[in-house]
Amino acid sequence: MARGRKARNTALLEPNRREELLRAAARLFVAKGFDATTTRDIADAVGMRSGSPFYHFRSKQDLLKAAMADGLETGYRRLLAASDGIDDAERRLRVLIRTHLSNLLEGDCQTPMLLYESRSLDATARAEIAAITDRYQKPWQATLDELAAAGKLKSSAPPVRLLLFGMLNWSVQWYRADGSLSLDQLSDCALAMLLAPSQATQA
Amino acid sequence: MARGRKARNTALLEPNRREELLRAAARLFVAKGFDATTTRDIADAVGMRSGSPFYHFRSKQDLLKAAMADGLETGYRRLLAASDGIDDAERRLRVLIRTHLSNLLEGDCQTPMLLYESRSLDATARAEIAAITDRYQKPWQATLDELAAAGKLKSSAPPVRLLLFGMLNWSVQWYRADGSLSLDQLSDCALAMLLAPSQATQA
DNA sequence: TATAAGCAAGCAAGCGCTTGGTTAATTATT
DNA sequence: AATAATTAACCAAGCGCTTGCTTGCTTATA
Repeated sequence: MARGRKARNTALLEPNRREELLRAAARLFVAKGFDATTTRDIADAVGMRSGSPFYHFRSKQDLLKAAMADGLETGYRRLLAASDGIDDAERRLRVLIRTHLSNLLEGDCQTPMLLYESRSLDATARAEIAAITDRYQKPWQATLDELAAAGKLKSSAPPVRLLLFGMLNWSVQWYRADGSLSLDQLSDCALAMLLAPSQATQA
Repeated sequence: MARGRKARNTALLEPNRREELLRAAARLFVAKGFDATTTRDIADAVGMRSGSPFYHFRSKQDLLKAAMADGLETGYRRLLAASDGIDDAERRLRVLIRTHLSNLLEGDCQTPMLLYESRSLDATARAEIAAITDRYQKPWQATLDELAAAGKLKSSAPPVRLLLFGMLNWSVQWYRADGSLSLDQLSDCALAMLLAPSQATQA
């Protein structure tokens, strides 16, 4: 007896089912965690049967890796596009922060938080992802170095960058878009914590 | 045929198997995540058979809740013990930071990071844990308020505290005890990011 | 006719948890 | 003091379910 299916699948007219899978998987992995998300959840989210995602991806772990790489890639491009051509290091840092917060908290996949699921990857996949995140951090370190050279920052040693990322990334744990704090305000607040000395120093 | 067991279990002479279970569970939950940790893993870690932990705890989730509550409790006591009686707010903040980092990175359970597994709790358990973490944050907010009142901090609005916690908590992701950075140095670095203005202001 | 995309069905392994019994220590009773 | 009853702490076995993934087939497009 036919299970009541709707109309007919538009199938190939909706061409990029693979990317739909990626986005749905990313969303679910962030929301419930990798282990708590079943491949059936993912299939359901895009209207497939439980085994079908394995036509597009070799394994569940492969799906995680692809979702990470994909999300980080677009986040990286947004970061470059937003910060490119800004000469003033202080203004550029603000844009980096604002764009990173947007990567984290806007859109519907919170890609950077997928990194928290890295432990579910095997060693080689983890190394691939690590390479991408390293690249993501390069513009940050360069800007911090510039600010330190200009005396607007006491130090640009690695821990400073790592603490900065911590500040921003942790916001996923508490920030709510429907609260009273805007992302612009949060960006300013974070920037002030880093650069507050500049005002006093230059006075 | 008897599986080769060793000697005889000292049983009741080793009295606190429940706490052994708690500590082992906490360690495993932090290392592999709640979902990726099986109750068999936990039983193995303390030399029990797979069903025996359920004599001490009603469910796996119950184990998580107890491990969280237990770990946060001792962390909170350490925090109070270390900071109590320090009148100077700046010095007290440094002690809070240093002790929190120790809670996070020293010892073998990294309790505060268990909070990341809160999503595996049901609503009522999560509320219980939230109450404990709220209490944990009280001394911080009070100290930040003091510093703001003394002009050593631009603002002590809630986001400042949350960003500070982000800075510190995220260190679990990258700090390695065998690296070149000591926890004292890290504490100073974090404190400097918060209070750097004070030096310039007072100059 | 060939291929891309998916479904229907299900397998083997692993999961949280239960059940019924066993043993050593403790307490109560004679 | 000796014996019986009770309890705390586990083990051995396994149940029912879910999991990631596979296989063989169907359908729509090229």
